[in-house]
Amino acid sequence: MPGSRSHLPATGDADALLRLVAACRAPAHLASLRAAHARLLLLLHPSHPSAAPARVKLIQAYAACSALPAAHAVLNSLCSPDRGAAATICFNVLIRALTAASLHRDALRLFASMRPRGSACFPDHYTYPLVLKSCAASKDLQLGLQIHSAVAKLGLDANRYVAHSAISMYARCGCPEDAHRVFDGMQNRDVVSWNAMISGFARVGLFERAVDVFKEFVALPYSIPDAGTIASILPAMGNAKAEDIVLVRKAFNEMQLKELISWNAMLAIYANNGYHVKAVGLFLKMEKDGVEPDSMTVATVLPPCGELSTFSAGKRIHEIIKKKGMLPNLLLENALTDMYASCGSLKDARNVFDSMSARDVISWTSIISAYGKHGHGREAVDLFEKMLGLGLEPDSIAFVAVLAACSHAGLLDVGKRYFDSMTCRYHITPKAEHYTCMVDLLGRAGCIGEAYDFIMTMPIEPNERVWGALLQACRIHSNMDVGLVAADSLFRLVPEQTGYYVLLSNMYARAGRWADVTSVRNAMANKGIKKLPGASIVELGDQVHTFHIGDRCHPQSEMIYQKLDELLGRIRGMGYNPEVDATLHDVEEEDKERHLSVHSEKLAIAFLLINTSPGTPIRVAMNLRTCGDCHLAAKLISTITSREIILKDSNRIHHIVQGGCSCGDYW
DNA sequence: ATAGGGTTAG
Repeated sequence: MPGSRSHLPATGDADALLRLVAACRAPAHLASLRAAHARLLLLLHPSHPSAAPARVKLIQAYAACSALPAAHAVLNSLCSPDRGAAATICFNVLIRALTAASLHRDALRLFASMRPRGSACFPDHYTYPLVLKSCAASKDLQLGLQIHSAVAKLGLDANRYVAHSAISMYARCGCPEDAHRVFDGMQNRDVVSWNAMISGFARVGLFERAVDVFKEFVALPYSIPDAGTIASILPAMGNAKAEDIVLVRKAFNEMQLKELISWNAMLAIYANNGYHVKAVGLFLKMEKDGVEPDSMTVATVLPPCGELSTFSAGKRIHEIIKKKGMLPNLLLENALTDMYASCGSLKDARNVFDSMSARDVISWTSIISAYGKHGHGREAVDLFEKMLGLGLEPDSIAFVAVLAACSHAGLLDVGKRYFDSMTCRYHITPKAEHYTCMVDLLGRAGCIGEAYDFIMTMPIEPNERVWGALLQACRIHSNMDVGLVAADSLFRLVPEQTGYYVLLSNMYARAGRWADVTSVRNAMANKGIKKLPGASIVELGDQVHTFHIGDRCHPQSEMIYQKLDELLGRIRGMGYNPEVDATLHDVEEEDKERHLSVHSEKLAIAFLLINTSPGTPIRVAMNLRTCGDCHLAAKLISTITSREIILKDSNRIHHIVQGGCSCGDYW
């Protein structure tokens, strides 16, 4: 009978249409979605059992196609107040679509509109987690409290999903203790309960408590941390204890299913704590295990590549980024610019920067600091001016970059002007980094007195880097009087920081203050654990090699020392005399020289000379400032071997070609 | 047919 066909719809057709609807996930599919929607209206009578699920699918599809008004329209077509449960689901789905699009205010508005609609449409245990999350995202504690008390009245607070979103809401609204109360009151906790609590403490800065909860969790007999656990603890691991990082790594290792986010979080923990070798190593392991990186992975691992100057790894990551079609992506392009600059390839950094379709202050800061680190202060200043010309507002870090560029290139007046404009014109309160740049700039330009006065008039307490910059300047300009003041301040301020040890003890030794020399030594012996050992790092193939002073543990040790002997012998004939002054006073003259000759930079250079073919540039990354002796030796070695040597130290990059360094020996 | 925790650049 022809007339009855429309009342007995062919469910097969409807199913096919619903599959089509579900496949519409992008704005480009909107036309077919509308067509399918129209057909469905003809096919499915509102009372048909498939009509409710169809509505849900339509709302989801319209939301996925960024057609939120259409999704709303589907919801509004639900007018009869008697289909309570089905209506609630539709509301839930649309609220979910809104939260997914970060439209939290809209989600909360829609939630508020549920009640007057009709007695049968109640928010349920699916709705509350969504709206509590929106409260958290919009930091609406008032509404969050209201909703949580409504939840309690309904007895829904026993639901884990609800409890977890309540924990998160309280923490993100600045009430971590209330979050903890909810967590404490939970009868049955699962891994997400713990994650919610860890993250709750971590994201409000209660790092120790976050770590304590993490430890308590992993110590439970049958706990199984997941990717969310690693990601939750991440913000609390900014300045983490080594043993805590080991604990996190252990949890990571024991995870049977390593989701991408856990790799990314583990990488970030290494990267944020200066474990650059481990970060790059973990990335290499990802590649080996066939884990496909995403843009977060590469954004996280590029800075460690820069730190280590692992140019090949960095270039390979750039290839991955291009191959996966991740560009254009401002974040990644900024990270790439910085990585290349940090690896000593100003050309590649500039290429990335030039190829960008949009640039923000971070992009400009990256390229300015790139030129600055290479000693090209003029270019850095020109780029800074160009940025200003484009109407971009420099921030605190942009000023650090340009001030550092001025100090690296000795642009005294320009630097002073920028410092003044930062405070007067841009109303940026200078921080310790800015003061350090200025002291460095003044001091190394020879204005020691002015640098000292500058410190004295600083509105904030000068830290060890500020005094350290002054001490450096005093060493360069042999200013004993101010140097001793700086040394005293440093020793008082950070007796445990042995990075300044050599500078300090030299200053005291030159002044004949042997008792103070002894104090420095003792302080170091007592608290010597904090000593940052000088290390030089090089990349060979996909391996990272680390060298320490006098290191003999490398398998090629024998050859390296032979090569070094040969090199030092040859450059000695060219006027190289070990600068004994840079080392400790009470070591025998001959020992001093031997000490200098086995500095990690020299070992690293010899190692690469042995293992790379002629003409290959030598890249070495060092975690301290390189000493004058190594700098001179590197220049001469570059001449006799005809190799480019790119030596990055903790402060800047030395690009050495045929005996000349880009720093112009001003460093 | 729907819900919780969680990552990236100077």
